[in-house]
Amino acid sequence: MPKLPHSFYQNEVVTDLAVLLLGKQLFTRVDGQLTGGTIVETEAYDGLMDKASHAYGGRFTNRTRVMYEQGGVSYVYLCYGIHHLFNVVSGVEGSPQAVLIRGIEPIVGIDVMLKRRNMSALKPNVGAGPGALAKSLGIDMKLNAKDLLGDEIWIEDNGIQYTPEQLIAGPRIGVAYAGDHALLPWRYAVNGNKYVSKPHIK
DNA sequence: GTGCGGATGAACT
DNA sequence: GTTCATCCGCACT
Repeated sequence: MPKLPHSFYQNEVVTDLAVLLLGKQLFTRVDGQLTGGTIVETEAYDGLMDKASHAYGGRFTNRTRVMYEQGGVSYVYLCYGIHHLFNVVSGVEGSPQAVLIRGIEPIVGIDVMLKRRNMSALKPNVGAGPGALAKSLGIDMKLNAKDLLGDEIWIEDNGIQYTPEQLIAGPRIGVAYAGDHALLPWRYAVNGNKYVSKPHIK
């Protein structure tokens, strides 16, 4: 099960990387429990240029610092005071790009994920939605700024390959404040997969 | 130090 | 479709 190399994350076209991450498999080992799933939905955030990005205009704070690192580390932050959201930092050092993981199809440790969610049966909302999947995988601030080739959180390429026809793109979610940039079609998903979050594209 | 609001989700009507 | 839980990061004083 090969972990993706650092070179994969240093792709400077963050929208390309967001597409390439679809079909890759995200794993965590938290409290000794292995959980993971196939990535089926992502969003690209293009650092300096992107009004929806936390690092828009070069904003550099304790929170956004990790976005400026070389691609291949995690960026986790708390949203709405409740939900942890997991991003993959990409690009070269000094270029604050990131891909938000919005949906996974559970594969490993499903019983652990259900326990973390207080659920008794596998339903789409175990993996659909950025806050939901983070909770299922045990992701919180302790997993911020981690090397994605470490043994706490990592991504593997297990050979899943989608054709362009299976993928769909649309505007990003929850970024209305970004004005004209809210319309950019930088949300990508596997068309028809039930672990893609709502609202559905098209 | 203070105040505002958000890359959401779940439970409602 | 609407409401609300819940709290830190950030901008500004």
